Amino acid sequence: MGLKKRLDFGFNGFQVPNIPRAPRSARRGPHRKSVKDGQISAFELLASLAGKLLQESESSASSNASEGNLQPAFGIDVKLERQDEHKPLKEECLDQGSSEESVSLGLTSQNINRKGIIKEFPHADSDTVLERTSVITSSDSSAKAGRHAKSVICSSRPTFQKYSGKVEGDSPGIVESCYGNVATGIEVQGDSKPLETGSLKMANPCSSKDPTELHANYPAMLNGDSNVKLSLFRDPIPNASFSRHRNDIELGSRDDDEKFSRCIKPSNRVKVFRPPPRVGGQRIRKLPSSKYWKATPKLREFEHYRYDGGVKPIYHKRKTFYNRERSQRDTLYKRRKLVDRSSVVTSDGGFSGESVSNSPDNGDKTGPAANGVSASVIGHQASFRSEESHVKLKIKSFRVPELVIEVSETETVGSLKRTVMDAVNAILRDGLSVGVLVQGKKMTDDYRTLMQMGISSKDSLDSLDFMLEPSPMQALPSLCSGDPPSLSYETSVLVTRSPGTPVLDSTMSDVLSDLPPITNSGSLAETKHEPVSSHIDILTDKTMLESQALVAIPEMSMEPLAVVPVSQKTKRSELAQRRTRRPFSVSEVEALVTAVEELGTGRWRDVKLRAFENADHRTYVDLKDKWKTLVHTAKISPQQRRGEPVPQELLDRVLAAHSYWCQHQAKQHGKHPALPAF
DNA sequence: CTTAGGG
DNA sequence: CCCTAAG
Repeated sequence: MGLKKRLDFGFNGFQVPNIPRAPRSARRGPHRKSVKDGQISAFELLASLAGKLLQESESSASSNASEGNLQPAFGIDVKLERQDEHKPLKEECLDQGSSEESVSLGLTSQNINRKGIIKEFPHADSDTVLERTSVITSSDSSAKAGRHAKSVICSSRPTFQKYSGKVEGDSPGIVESCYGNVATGIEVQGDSKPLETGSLKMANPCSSKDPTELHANYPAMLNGDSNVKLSLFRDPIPNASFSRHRNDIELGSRDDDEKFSRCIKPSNRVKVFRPPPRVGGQRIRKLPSSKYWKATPKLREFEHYRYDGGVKPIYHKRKTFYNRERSQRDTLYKRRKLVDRSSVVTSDGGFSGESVSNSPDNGDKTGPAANGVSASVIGHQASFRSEESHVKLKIKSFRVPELVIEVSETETVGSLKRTVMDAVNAILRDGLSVGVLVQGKKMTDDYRTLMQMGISSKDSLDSLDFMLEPSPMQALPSLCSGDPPSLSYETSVLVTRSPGTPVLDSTMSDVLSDLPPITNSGSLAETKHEPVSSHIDILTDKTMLESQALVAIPEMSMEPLAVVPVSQKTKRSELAQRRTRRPFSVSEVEALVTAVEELGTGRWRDVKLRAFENADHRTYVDLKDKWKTLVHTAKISPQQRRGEPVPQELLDRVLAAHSYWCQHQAKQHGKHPALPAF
């Protein structure tokens, strides 16, 4: 009734044509596949480097971890061997001695420039600590899909061996991977000038590969050109207490959306999630030539009300809408899958590692090796300047935990490298926090000063360890109060471990999305596609004071940080990460109602296009669901309604439209769809 | 990919 | 919101 009336008044009987839709088959295109290849991975570089190093230092004393001082900051000991067919993989992992050949290699960030070109070989100076890792290749005839070669990378250190991770799958291999160099260095100094002495960087220009291997992909980590930096800063503070130190750990990517998408997208889809090109704020899209489109000339002229306030011609675009969101979600999905297949995990769910005390010669002094990648603190480097009460220490390296990788025997060396690289990236990017250990005991009191902890003397420094551990804050979304910004997943957010401390987001997207329509409609989308400056290391003093352990959440943090830790803690956030709830605003409801009045209840995609095109976080399913609830809401008494009250007027329209379209649905897609009454 | 519905 | 069967 009400609807009828509207029809009479609205646009003089302007009718929405009964738009025929192209047959699904016509809308569906074959899935193209593409292989984008040719990019060098860091590991390829490592490999080549390894070769040279092998030659150079083969004769030199067999490098031992304990002799790490002679090693580069980042290095792995690569061992290859043919595994006995029946020999359990685990054993292999533990059986370091059975290696037939080994290659030591190491890199520091200085060795390789961003383009992956080796600039200089690491010197065996006393500044570096070697991390040993072994790679064991074996064949496993019991593998389901034929023979598999297993490459196990694990630390040669005993403590490492309790952790095992694995990348497996029938067709493992990294579709797209990144290359990069990894080097870490953390230094805390008493200088009055904040000093960044080390950084862990990862440059991952992604390179896609075998299309069939997408599951071995680690979307989260595959930000092209990502940067991971670990650094500790210190502010000039008179009384030199650690609590005042500014510790920044930055793990993030600086990608723009394009790069990001390029990296995370499984390569069996050519689609590139690039923001639709725009002109004058409008995305440009080729109009399909289907009848569907041709049948809507009028509508094209028609300007529709959008919840976002934008008045724009409709039916100007189509599939691009969900791309961004989809890509994000796909990523999540893929990663879930990945995890489900036990891709790369550490057995204890942590970034297993060993905590090495700075005492160069006591390997047994390892503390809580079970909890994370640990850092080596170089004792002699840690000097204590008593007069200034400053504690100076240098973390030479963080150990890469054990990784177990399984790939097909037919896998290329390159893909193996990428697999490994991805595994490493996964660990490094997966949200880490730093733990401080004193004599093997984890220090959880972030407020106490070093002096109070009695770790200001050189002796005590010897027992000071750092370790990387899975971030307890991986459920980033929950940190974003209220309505998390739609951008947060591409934003680097620094948070502290202390509950209640401020969370700083580098974008104002949330604000934007809730701004009045006009601001929102065009600009938001635009904004979103800008390379978000993700390296925000703004931390309030308060934050600093409250925590020393900062967790850097990379762009993907909105999504579960998958792949590596499969511990209980992280698992939940990884697997279930629901989309953030975004209650519909009244304006959105109005837009929805209007659109449905026009289009009916069976064309949610069109509704989406018409009224929520710029609301990337609203999928047509969302709209459908919302309509469902609206109908329900309209039927119940106002007292039973919850949430932001929807104007009765709108609910009336909902009811009217609902009944109207229900009727017409019965009549085979009503011939003259209703019209909105603006 | 879209729809339609149940969870 | 999520998940899925269907188309």
